[in-house]
Amino acid sequence: MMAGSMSEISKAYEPVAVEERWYEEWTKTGCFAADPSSAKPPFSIVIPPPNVTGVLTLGHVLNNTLQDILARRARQTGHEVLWLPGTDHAGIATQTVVERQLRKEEGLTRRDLGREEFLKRVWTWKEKHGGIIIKQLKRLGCSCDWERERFTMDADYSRQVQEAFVKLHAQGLIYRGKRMVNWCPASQTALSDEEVIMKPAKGKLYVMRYEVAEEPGTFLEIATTRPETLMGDTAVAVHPEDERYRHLIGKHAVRPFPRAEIPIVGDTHIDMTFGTGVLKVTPAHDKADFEIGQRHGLEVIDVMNPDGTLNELAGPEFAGMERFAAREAAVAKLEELGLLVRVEDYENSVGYSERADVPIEPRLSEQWFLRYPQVPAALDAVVSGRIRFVPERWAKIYEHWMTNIQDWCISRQLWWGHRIPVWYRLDDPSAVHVSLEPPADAQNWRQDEDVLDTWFSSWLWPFATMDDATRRKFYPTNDLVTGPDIIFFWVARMIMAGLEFTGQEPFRNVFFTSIIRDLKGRKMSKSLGNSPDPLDLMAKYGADGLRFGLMRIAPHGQDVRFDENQIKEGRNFANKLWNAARFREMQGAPAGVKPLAEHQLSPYSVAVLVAFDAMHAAYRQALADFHFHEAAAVLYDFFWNTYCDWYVESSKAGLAAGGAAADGIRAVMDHVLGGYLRLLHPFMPHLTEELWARLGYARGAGRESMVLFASPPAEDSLPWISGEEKARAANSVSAVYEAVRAVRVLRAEFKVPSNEDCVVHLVRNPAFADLDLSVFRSLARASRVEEVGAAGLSQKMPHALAPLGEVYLELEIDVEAERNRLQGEMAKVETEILKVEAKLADASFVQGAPPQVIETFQKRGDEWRAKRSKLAAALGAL
RNA sequence: GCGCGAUUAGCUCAGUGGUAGAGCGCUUGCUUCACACGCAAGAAGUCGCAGGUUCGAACCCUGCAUCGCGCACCA
Repeated sequence: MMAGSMSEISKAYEPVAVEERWYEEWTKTGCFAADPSSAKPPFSIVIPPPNVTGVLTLGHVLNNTLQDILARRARQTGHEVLWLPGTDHAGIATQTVVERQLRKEEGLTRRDLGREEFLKRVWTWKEKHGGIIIKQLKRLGCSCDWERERFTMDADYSRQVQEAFVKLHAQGLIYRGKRMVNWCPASQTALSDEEVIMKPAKGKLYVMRYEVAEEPGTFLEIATTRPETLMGDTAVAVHPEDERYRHLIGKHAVRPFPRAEIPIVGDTHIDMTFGTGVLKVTPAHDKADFEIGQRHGLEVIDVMNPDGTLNELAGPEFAGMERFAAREAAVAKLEELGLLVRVEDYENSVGYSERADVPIEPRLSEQWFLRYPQVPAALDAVVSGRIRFVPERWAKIYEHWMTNIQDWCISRQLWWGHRIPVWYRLDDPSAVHVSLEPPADAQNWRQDEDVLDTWFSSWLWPFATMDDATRRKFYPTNDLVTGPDIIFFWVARMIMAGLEFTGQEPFRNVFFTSIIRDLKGRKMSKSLGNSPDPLDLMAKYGADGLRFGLMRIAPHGQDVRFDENQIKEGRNFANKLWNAARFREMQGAPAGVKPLAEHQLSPYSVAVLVAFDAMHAAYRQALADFHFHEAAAVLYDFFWNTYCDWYVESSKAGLAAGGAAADGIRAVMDHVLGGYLRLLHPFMPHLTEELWARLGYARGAGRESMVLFASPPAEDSLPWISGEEKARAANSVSAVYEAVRAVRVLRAEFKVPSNEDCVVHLVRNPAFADLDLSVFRSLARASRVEEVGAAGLSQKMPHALAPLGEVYLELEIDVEAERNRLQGEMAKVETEILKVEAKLADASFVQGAPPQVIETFQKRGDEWRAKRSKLAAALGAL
């Protein structure tokens, strides 16, 4: 389908309408649907499910563009592709959003509503606002099979989550216990270790003193960062071999408030060199202290409420006080009692809740824990390379984590999530029923109030999203694309779950994306306001422009510095392609069905096809290595530079002349454009589909006519032409292009404006005696080219040397200016000659370097000397 | 504290031992019949620092500095 009239096509590409139109066409015709009964080899990716509360960020754009590239490329290479989309219920995040809305609009808390009613509200919210991000992914062009969209709280999915729980419980891997956990006072739930972020904090180290009960007047100096917990102290510990204190072990110290005598114990955990070497032991509020407490059978006094305020055990004056206010109050009281020795500035790290961004509180509570299954096998899968991490270095981080793995606290004191399938008998809480179904006499039982960590559902994602037929075809999946920030949260756990529940590793390759930062290197965040809205960017530059721009700046394995200018370049590139296609359209219908081999091909045509093949090879390699930005770079370079700037420009004369030569050029352009659109399609899907149709490559109807399903071009565009002949063509072409460049430099230097023609004289190098010069003339914007023997030249014309020969502009010049210019050139040449000669005169170089290197230097020297003699001749003639 | 990565032009990044590269930005010229979201030319770099290996180092080795990430944290 060749567009009839060119004037209808706008000069600048306007992406938005085109993108919407093609996306609709693809989805309407079921292009993204995965067929489990297909005979084609499978290729599958599961999307990292975004939070159902989420909105599209640049991170999502990067991540999903990469997945889309993989999926689209796989479709073109003949695979049956499943890209499975969905969203995550995101327990804390979603519950918080709905609670906030409830408080704002109705002044109610979730407890006011009650569990059942509150959950109804969350579902309502989810139906109404959830999944905005899905629409946004569609805008980006993601080729997911949307019919298969899953949600981690779908009935079927939820059942599999509970099955996993029941199974692991039956194996004894899930257990319940009272343990020290990370408690978030804001969300009022336990968290896993991974949900705690260590942040450096500038705090104070308070040094106080406790009197030794048995030796009145003797005081122990104790350093602490958390004086507000001293009411929970149940011992003071020193190192058993510490000469300063060992005699005190077994005696007692006086805790000032609430006043009590607490034992002095010896424990090897104490670092004698830190602070005063004396530690106050608060088993209820510190993990290490808890362990010391266990070893010495100490009392555990929890002085805090779940919300982070102090309770009555802290004493009446502190009860109800917020923990940081209590810190100041405790310090004030110590001072009043004369027990505060000094306060020092102190830097350490404090754990923060990832979601709520408040300091977490170590807290003793009854929780469910998982002893991870399949740890050795999951470790081996990555270490052995059966699962390939890209970039590789993440494998080390994974290995380190897997070898230091701790049990996972999987229960959360939330309402939104998968409720733990455990019931306790009312009259005998030690009777426990763990099952998918409630007990028969349900009225006598009470279900566990807690829900499971969101990641306890996401770790099943690669297979729990698939029915049996789909699993048979598409599981295990091929590639996973995700951020390195969730390597432990998600990737590691999926590997273990895959091995445990399916007996297979859930994916083959894991590509870790870059983290996107702003130009100052800061992470993108809402609060900093440095996070551009991808939808705005798509409105301005098109989805394709955004995708391509981002691909070009996302280096392999490093952070991306985001710069909107780069996205603009993506749009500019789309426009370049659009206009190159317009140019081709203006040259008339395709050269017919005649194969390329039967056309008359100029050296320029051969050279551009050789370059195309080289680009294609580099592209294949780059994608095989997951070097997406490199693939984007070779695509960009070839098209803008090789094809547009040189080939198209070099072809204009031939096209204007018409005839067989013009037919050949059109055939070559059709070959290159057709191949190029196919290779670019995964990166810029909408525009390539549009041009594929416009330029008439779409043969037939429906899916099979689309570039979406078009096979990649042949690896060798010119199999009937020998390597030698190709090299000869490339050589001639570069000789001409070099000469063109020389003319352009002279023109610029002698201020011949681009719009002014001039006459070029050429003393041709006999090696290129057969070469037609019309292309040279046209690219050099010469009104004519005169070939002359060296004798006929005026040395007063500006000239330069090129492989094609010596080029002269027919131009009257100032002799002085020309002498200066030539002398400048000469100086450069002399420097180069000196460099090379010094090298060749260096005995150690001549003895040590391999012969071919020496040869190279000798050749280089000869070339410079030849240049020097020509320059000298020119100078002499002036 | 331990480990990993980075450091090349004003900016974003290529560059696996042999003449320092690209795009953007900048300067200059150009409305040339695909494209000013364009074309052409140019200026611009002690390749973080210090040693070492080598005939030769941006590249390999060692140390240091700075930035980032991960892990562990001594109260």
